[in-house]
Amino acid sequence: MASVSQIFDRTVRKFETREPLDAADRQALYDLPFDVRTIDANRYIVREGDRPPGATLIVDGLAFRQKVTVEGARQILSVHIPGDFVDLEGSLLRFADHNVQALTRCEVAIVPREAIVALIRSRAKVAHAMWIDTLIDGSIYREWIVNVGRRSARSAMCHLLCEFARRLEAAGLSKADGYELPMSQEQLGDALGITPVHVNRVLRDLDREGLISREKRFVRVPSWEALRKCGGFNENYLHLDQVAVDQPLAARA
Amino acid sequence: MASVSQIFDRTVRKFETREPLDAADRQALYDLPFDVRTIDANRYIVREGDRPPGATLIVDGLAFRQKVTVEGARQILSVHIPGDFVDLEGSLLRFADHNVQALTRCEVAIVPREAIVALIRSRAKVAHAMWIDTLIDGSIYREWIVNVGRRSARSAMCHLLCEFARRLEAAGLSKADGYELPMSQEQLGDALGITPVHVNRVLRDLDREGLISREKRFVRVPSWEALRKCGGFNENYLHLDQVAVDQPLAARA
DNA sequence: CGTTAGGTTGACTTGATTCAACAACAGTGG
DNA sequence: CCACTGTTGTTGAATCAAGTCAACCTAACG
Repeated sequence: MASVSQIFDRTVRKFETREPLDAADRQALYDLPFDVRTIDANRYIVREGDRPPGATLIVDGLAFRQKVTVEGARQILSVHIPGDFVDLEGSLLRFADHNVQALTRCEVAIVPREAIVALIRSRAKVAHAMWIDTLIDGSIYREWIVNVGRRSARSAMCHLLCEFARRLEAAGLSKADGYELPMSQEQLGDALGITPVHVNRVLRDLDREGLISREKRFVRVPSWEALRKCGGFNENYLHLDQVAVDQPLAARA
Repeated sequence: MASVSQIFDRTVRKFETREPLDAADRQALYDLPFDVRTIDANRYIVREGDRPPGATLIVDGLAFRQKVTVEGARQILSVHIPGDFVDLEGSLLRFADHNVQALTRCEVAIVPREAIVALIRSRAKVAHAMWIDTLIDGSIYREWIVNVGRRSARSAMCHLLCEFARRLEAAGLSKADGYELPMSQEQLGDALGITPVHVNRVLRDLDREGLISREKRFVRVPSWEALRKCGGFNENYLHLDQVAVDQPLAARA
């Protein structure tokens, strides 16, 4: 359970890597009104078609975006970690075009739409940092299109495992030799556009060949290099080192 | 060949549907310095890893984003029409994480990065409109993930045909009963994550069953309703009616 | 005219799905 | 404490959608 003062810590830290903020910007973020809520795993945070009353910030736990076809097949679109706003779309667009669900039990802070809109109107740097964030989200979506469109199930799985590892590591949530995979095989299938049965077989094969070794959902990776190669993983698209482009790099040291 | 004064017309019009601009905002857009260039079909506009010298605006013709896996398979990520900036990423992020290619012969206007950055810093409403635009791009990427991940080739093709139709129509570039499909079957395959041979068979079957009828690349659609149903197409994700959310709708009439 | 890019079709192969059974495990309640 | 229930994971056998390979056709173009 995060204390009240820590609610926006991760978000502020993330935004500062996008755009240098001044004290007033930081304060505006910390001054945002919010309502903390705990959401059980698998419960919906946002539903397609809804106009959510505010923007939801993940404080603790993981969430994912998802869309269901008319035939009933679910496709997971992205996974989000603490510090991420999961439905800015809801405050800036007319309605949500997809669903957001809690992946694990989540603690979220709901910020009223008016407060988000006011923040954006008054603090240009914060708005800019948020914009950069949506650009990076877009970049990750593009890579996922490649993953489901052009990689074999095996290769796509390795790519996904690399992405999670890298993002969890950047957020300080993983060990060096592996990590607790927070998804069921069915959810992995929905992220990769394959069936859960096939997920199982792919993981089994990767395990047999020594690319990973599993204990329950903990995935140990003997050679990141080998996994990276199998997935054709290049982390550039995550833009983990993103800093504002019109500031000299030296000024940020 | 668009005349100089028309270069930014489509962009201004599009942005105004995102956020009400005032005269100074419009003027700032029209005052942007630019360099017009003609680019042959298939030539690269932006290359992955590059830091482009400016943002590229499509004035005439079509372009597409694309990424190539280590195995050499190409995945098309999006298609862009006149009025779209195709590489804002290049001005706001550190480097391009994907390629942009001309789909048809294109006329583009290249706006120096410094001018784009200055525009964003000085005209908050323009920046906001651009941000909304990247949110909508994100929404389209999400739908494409669903398309390649969870729809059959047949259904994905119908969906893509509906999307093009709707976007071309919204931009005033198509007839009611069909349109000139601007892509080769190989490119369609790269957009759907399937082989060109399979594209051919899917199109043949759709034609035989009367869902479409083809003359060269012109696609006639006897029943949009039927095509829509086959693709599970719901245009919400295009956010074609997007207007600023903190403005009363009546104020825009 | 030859050359090239795009489109078309058939025969065969394969990666992934489907269906079905069962094992492991957590939570629940008697 | 154990039976009951639901969820997740595992495996085999049969099937299918899409890929591969290869031939050939057509139109555009220098």
